[in-house]
Amino acid sequence: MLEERSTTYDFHAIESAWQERWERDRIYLTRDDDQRPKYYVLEMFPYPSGDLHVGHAKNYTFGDALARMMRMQGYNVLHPMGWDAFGLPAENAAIQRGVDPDSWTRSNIANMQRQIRLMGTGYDWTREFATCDPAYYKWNQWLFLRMYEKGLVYKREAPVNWCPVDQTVLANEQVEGGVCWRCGSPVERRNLSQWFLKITAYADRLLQDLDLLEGWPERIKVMQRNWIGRSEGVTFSFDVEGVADAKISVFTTRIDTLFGATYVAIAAEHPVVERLMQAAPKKRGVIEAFRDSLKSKSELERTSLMEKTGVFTGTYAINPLSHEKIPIWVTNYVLAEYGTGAVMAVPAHDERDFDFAKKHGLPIAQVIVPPGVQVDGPLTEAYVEDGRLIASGDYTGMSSTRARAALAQRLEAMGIGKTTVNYRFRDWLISRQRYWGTPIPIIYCPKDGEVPVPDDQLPVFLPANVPITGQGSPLANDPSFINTTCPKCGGPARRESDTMDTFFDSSWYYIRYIDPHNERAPWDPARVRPWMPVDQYIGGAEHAVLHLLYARFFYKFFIDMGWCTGPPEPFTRLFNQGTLLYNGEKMSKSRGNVIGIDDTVERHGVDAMRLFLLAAAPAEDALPWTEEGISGRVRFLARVWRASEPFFARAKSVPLDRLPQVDGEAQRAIVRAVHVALKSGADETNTRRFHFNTTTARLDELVNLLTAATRDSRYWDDPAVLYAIHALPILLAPFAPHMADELWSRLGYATSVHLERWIEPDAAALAVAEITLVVQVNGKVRARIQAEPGIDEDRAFSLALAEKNVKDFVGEKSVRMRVYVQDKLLNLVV
RNA sequence: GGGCGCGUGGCGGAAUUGGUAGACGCGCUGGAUUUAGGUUCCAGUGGGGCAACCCAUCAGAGUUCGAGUCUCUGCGUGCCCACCA
Repeated sequence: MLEERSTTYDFHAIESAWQERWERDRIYLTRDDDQRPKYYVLEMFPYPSGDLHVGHAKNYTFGDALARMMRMQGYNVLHPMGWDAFGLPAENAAIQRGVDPDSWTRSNIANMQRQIRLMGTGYDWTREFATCDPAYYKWNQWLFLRMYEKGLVYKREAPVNWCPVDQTVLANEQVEGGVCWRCGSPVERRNLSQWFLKITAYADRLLQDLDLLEGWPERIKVMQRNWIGRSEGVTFSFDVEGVADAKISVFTTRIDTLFGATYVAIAAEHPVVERLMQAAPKKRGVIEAFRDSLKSKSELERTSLMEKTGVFTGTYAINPLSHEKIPIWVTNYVLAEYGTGAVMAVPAHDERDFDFAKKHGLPIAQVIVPPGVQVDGPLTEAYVEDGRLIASGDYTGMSSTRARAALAQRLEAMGIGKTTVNYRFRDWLISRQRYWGTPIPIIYCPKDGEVPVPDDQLPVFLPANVPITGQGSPLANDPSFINTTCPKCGGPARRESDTMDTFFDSSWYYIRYIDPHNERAPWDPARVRPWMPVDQYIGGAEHAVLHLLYARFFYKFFIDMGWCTGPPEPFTRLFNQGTLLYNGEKMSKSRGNVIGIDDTVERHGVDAMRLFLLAAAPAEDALPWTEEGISGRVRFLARVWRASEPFFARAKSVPLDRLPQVDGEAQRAIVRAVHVALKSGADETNTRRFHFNTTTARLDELVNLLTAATRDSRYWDDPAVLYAIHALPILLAPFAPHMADELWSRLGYATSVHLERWIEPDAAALAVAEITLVVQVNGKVRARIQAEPGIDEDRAFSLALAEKNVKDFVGEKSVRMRVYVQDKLLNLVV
């Protein structure tokens, strides 16, 4: 008997009504005094750049579904949101369009906040903050000063990365392939006096503690390891022939190749070059010309596609063990910033040295041979593996491993070398010659020098109404900001005009959410203790060596200060979102292929958008956006509505904490489908796999069953159907929260479905009356037999042999072996 | 060049511990309902064959009673680092 349906699912009305009601009833507020176990889930906070597109929606939807799922699993969930609000785009808008960075940022925040709410996300907005709030950046300054006191902040003149377009220096982590990470222009190298954070002091802990991070993608850990780039070796020095006061210190991981060193290569910027030119003045001209030719090239040109070139200095180093005289060359391929800026060049056993030696006619002396191999003529390429030493004086015959230990000891005993550890990464340069950031709280006094701003004078406010022209640092050009008095002597002094890298702001924001309104400290350790670390952090892989490394560094500092306690890592698990693709490319504003959230919600509704983003693929995978795909989810929601509708007017209480009394296989199948879906959601959550695409597939199966059943009004009082219809809003709650609450309320429940618990999957409901036993002959499926669960092997065997197809394939042959997997499979080997 | 992943229908994907390959959705085909359909519902949809069956998870080999899953080789593809001594 088919019934006319009277209403349709009006998602516009329903979605906005529920969002208002959740807001009014404050159902997503998180309290500290909650007895349930805590769960802190956090998405990397966004930069307020303007409009959100559905690519952003993918991230927030996933985090929201995960948070809702954990809440329904009985956790006290902390799920906050805020704004990484300092940064260049605001300032560029000021330069280009004359708008005030603060108002530009605030209006973007307002719009993005509206859009994030529009997605039906369940954040605790009472904890919201923006890093450009003085109430927040005051604590940036305070943390900076504590680091300053501990010697973790220092100012130093060094060759640094300068972006000529953004008119500021950059950290090494912000130079990607020789170009600026923001604007893509080639980065230049300049010698400037800048503020650094001593992240290298934490190198070993940052490296070692990666092993604790079992819940992090291996790929991210590998990237961090490579970035930190620890290598063990020996640092020793060469004497320079005839120049008693010039020693050239080199670092090598292959001291076993020492007897094969045929020249010394040094960076053009190396300070010893000046001394060498004095010793061999005839060479000054060519060396200076060479150095200048490098200076005029950008970092990009210097590091990529560049041939190895160099000039002989006219001076010689003395090999400390063989006492051989080897030429010293200035080259373009030795980096001034790594190691000592000079290397012992061993062409036979290093590819770069081999290339260089070939090109410049330098000798190639083989001193390592593969184990069990005799020297058989000159090398055609560098042999870089370990082996056995030859032509190495007392060390000939040793293995590389033994020789490394022996030579290190020898050089140490001679007082010219020692075992050292080198890191590839550098201290973190945090000065920025820009306006829209946290002012660095330092004052320069002609009498007292560098003076930190006292705590009681914090924050150093970022002044408003400063002209921003793109020419020079805006703060440096603002006399009312720059001119101040010395906190020590009271005399006239100048403020530091640089602001902090915004990655400083994002290195501790996850703690501030726990105690967001604290005016006396960045946070109260007692309040933070129960919440940290973040249980699940969610964000893109692009921050692998930026934010994620910096935040780990800060957290270790906090632990050392006693401000945080417990495990040494801030993010227990890390989930990398996959990108959203459109027309085969990553959806992004810069590519101009974005689909807006407002438009999508207007046309299809929030729940349909959310379901599509969750159902189409696992969250870590890249996902192509399709209009057809979202239409499919609109149809799904319409089916849910149609199946549930007959029950709205007939609301009756259905206990969900126990299974309904049902008979008949069709009824049991419906109850089973409910519990299969419940189990899928619970499993994905409990294993922290969060592949909700499989859970939504189970919901499709359930709704397909219900669609068929509820078309016939005779089933409207069926206990299995009633049970399923009442369980459905709970199943939908994490994924389609508006539909879920609307159904729940129409079924007669007064409180929000989002305050309900996920129903525990029930083994009895999941049990099947009959199993399908697969019968294989020699590993190929030949029959499927229906049998009672728990069937024993002998009985399965006799049933199998009764199957015609099995008989045909066994034939005259005898069964040599049987493999039986309980309730699943029987394999007969003949 | 080095490191780390990944290759399953027309498409997104499922198969969590080696045990029915292709769940679920999209698309497509046919049918029903409708004045109409860009609605809804039903059925079909990896390839071959009339059929019994055979073939099929990038290609090839191996381990195993049994391989999408484990091992090796090759190919393709993606990401990260790219002179780090």
